[in-house]
Amino acid sequence: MEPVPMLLAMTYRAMGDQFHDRLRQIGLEPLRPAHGYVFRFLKEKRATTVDIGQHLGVTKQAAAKIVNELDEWGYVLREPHPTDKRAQYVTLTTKGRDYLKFADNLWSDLEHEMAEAIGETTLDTIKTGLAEYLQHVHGDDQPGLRPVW
Amino acid sequence: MEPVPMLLAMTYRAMGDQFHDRLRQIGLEPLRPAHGYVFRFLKEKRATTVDIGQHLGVTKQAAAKIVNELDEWGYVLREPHPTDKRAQYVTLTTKGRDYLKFADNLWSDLEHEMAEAIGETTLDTIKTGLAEYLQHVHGDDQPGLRPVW
DNA sequence: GAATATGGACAACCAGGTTGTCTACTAGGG
DNA sequence: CCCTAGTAGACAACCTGGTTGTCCATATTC
Repeated sequence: MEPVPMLLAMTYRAMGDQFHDRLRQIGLEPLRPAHGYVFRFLKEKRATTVDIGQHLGVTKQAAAKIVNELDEWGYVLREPHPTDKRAQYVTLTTKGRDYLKFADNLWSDLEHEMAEAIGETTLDTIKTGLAEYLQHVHGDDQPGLRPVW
Repeated sequence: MEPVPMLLAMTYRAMGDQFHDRLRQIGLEPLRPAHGYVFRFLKEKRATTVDIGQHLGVTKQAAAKIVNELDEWGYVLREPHPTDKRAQYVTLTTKGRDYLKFADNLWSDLEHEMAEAIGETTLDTIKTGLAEYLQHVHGDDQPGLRPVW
């Protein structure tokens, strides 16, 4: 059996490829994974560019580039931070929320298909198992999201 | 619960980071993941640069760069292909095999610790579950190994 | 109020891929 | 047997998506 990291990488890529293909098939502009993760992050909490970089596991400069793109494309906008005059909150526009909603449906389809392929309980074990491992390794401060290659 | 791909990416990165840290801690030069995957691939079968690229999920040119590095560092060498005068087999040197052996031990340590953290049966379910999913999605032609970010 | 730390912008750089092209060789029909 | 189409590998140009380094303005701490 392949070592665990290889299985993780291959599965990650397999799912990502499918996601990407279907998105294009439907005609929706396929953003990069990072963009999607930013959307998901922003839905949960108000965040600055620095926060985003930390969440993704990249430098703030790299995060700034991503935010700039999303801004240009109309998915997010910046608004002044209420108390800190240096900082800006990045927030989702309606377009951004719509994209996220669509992508979420697609992901849920894919996950459902995975459940059909390997069984619901197996999938559930995988999810909770990985989550538990992450909790065990990193405690509450999450590791970077980006899988360094 | 986080969506599956995020869990995969985070776990992949978490394990990779630990691997990298320990390797450095011990004083061994930490190669990139790609190099390790090449070693593991070459242990299994004789392969050309093109084969390697396919296995990694990158172009042959990218694979050639990696092979060049490994050659310069003394981990692999090229030998003429017995029947095809264009091609070359890339093979592990002793240094390469030693590195692989060492890395394999380290991986097995990490996997063992994972088993302790989440339970052996859970880990087993994860491995077979992911393998089954990959089989279901891709049949026998493997997806690229590189997790596209 | 001085020293230190932080968010964000800008610039230079770099690593690790890609595409494109070329040559030598291989393989598969007419 | 030759002609055509395909392939391994080398080389070069380029691109993307990150990095480091620096700066300014503002916050925080003592």
